[in-house]
Amino acid sequence: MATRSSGLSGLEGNRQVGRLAPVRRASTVDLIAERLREAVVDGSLPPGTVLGEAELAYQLGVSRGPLREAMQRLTAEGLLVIPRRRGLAVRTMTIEDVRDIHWLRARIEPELGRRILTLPPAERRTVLAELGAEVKRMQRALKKDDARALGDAYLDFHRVLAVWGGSLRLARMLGTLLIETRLCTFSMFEHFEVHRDLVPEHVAFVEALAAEDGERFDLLVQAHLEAEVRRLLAEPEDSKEDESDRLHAETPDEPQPLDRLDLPEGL
Amino acid sequence: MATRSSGLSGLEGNRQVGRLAPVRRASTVDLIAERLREAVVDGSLPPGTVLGEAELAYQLGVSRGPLREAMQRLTAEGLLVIPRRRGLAVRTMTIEDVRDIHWLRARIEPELGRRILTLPPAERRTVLAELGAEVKRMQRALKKDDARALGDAYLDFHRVLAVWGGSLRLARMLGTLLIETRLCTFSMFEHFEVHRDLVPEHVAFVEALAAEDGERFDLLVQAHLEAEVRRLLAEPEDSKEDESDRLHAETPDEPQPLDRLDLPEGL
DNA sequence: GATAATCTGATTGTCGACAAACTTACAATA
DNA sequence: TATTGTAAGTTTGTCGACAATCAGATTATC
Repeated sequence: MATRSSGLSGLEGNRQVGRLAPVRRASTVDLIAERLREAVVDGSLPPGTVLGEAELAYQLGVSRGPLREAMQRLTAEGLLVIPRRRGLAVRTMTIEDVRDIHWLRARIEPELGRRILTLPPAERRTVLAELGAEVKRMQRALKKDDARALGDAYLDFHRVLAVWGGSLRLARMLGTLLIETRLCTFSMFEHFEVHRDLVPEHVAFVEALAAEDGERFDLLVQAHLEAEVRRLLAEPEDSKEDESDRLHAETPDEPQPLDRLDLPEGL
Repeated sequence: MATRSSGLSGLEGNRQVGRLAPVRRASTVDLIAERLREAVVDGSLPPGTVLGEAELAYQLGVSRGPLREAMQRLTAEGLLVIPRRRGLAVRTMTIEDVRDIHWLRARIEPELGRRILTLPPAERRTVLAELGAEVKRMQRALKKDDARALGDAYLDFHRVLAVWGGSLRLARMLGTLLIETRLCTFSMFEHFEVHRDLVPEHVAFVEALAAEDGERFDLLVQAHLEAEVRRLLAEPEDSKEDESDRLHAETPDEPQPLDRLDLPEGL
C-alpha cells in the first residue's frame, strides 16, 4: 500500500535540509497487533474463531503479556472481542454492522475525494497514478478469478483514498472500517465472492477524479457502497421483506454467540 | 450521561418479557481505562503529562500488567501516547488536530440529528427532554460562571446525540472525538474558558430538532463547530494570517515534544 | 428421566522479578 | 570551551508462576 510519509513530516513546504525524521522502531506490541490484523484480513482467523492466550502466544513466539496488550488494542479497534475467561474471539459482524460500517464509509469517503481534488496538481497526479495501479491490480485479479487478490486490491484502493484524502486520524479510522468491511464479507459468506461489478465501479471512481468532478465521485461512491451492502446482505434488486430476523433465526434463543457481544463500553 | 440501554437490547420492538440483558462485570482493564479517561477529561492529567508506570500503577492500586493493557486501549483511542521506555504521556493536540476533530464532528453530528428525527415520536420526545436537561445544566453553569460544569454539560449534550442518533460504533467514535475535543481545549488554553455563546447555540439546536427541521440543525451544527474552531485557535473574526507556524515557534528546534508523536500506525 | 448439586480440570487474571535498554550526568580530550 | 566517550541509575519490556474463577462432566436426588 502507499504510505504518504512516515510520522509528522508530511507538512508541505516544511522540508528542511538535514532535518531527519525520527527513527521509530515498532514495539513488540505493534508487531503482534499488526500480525493479528493481517491474520484477520487474510482470513486465517475467520470470524468467530476462539483462541486461547497461551496457545496463541506460543505460536507467535511471545509471552502472554505483550499478547494481551495487543489484544486490548485490537479490541478497541473493534476487531476482537474478549469474552471473560475464554481467551479471545474474532468478531462476527451482524447485519446491523454491515449497514453501520457502510453508512459511515459513505459519510467519509466522498469527502476524501473532494479533499484530494484540492491537492496541488503534482500530488493529485500521484494519487491518480496510485489509484490507477490498484485498479489494474483489480483487473488482473478478476481475469484470474482470484477473489482474494481482488479483495486485497480493493482494500488498498480505498486505503490510498484515506491516506491522501484524510488526516492521520481519518486514515486510521477508515483503515479500521476497511478491515471491518472485510470481516463483514467473512461473516456473511463462507468464502470470498468475486464481484464483477467491482472493477468498472472503481474505474469510474478514477475517471471522476481525473475529470475533477467531485460531485460525480460522491454519487458513485454512494452507489457503490449501497450496492456493496445489497451484495453482502444478498438482497435482490428490490428487497423483498425485512430480513432483519433471518439472522436472528439462526440463533433463536441461545444466550449469545460469544463473539458478537461485548464491545468495550468506550464512553 | 444518558445511556440508552445496556448491551444489544436497544433494537426496537424486540422487547421480550423475561429476556434479561446479560450481566457484564467490568474487568479491571475496563475500570482502569475508564479511570484514566476520567482523569484526562477532568483535567487532572493535562496534556503533556508524563507518567511512570510503576508510580501510576501504585496510585491506582493495581499491578503494572493490567495498567499496561489499559494504556494500549487508550492509545488506540488516541488519548495517550506511549513513547518508548518513557512510560506514558497524555496526548497534546495540535492545531491540525483541532481542525481535524471538528471536521469529523461536522461530518457526523448533523447526520445524528437527521437520524433522531426519524425516531418514533415517543423516543424523540425522550431525546428532546434529555437534550433540554443538558441545556438547562449549561445555563445553570453559565450563571455560576462554572466553566468546568459548562464543559461537562456540553460533552453530555453531544453524547446524548451520539447515543440516540448513532449506532454503537458511531457512539463510540463520537465519544472519543468528544474527549479529544476536551483535550483540544486543555492543549490550547491554560484553563477552561467560559464561552457565553455556547448556551444560545445549543438552545437553537434543541429548537431546530423540536421543529423537526433537520436542515437547520445541520447548518447550526456546522456553524457551531466552525465557531468552536475559531475560538480554540483564537482567530479573530477574519483570520489575519497563516497561524500554522505560531505553534511551531514554541518548539523551535527541539527533537519532539514527547507527546505529539507516535500515533500507533494502525493500518 | 430430568433437574440440581458437586467436583475437577483448565484457563485466565494478576503479580513479582529479572534483564536489557535508555537517559542523564559526569569526565576526558581536542 | 565544546564535544565526545563513559558509566551509573532508573525504567521499561518481558517472562514465569500462582491462585481464583469458570466451564464441562459426573453423580446424586427427587
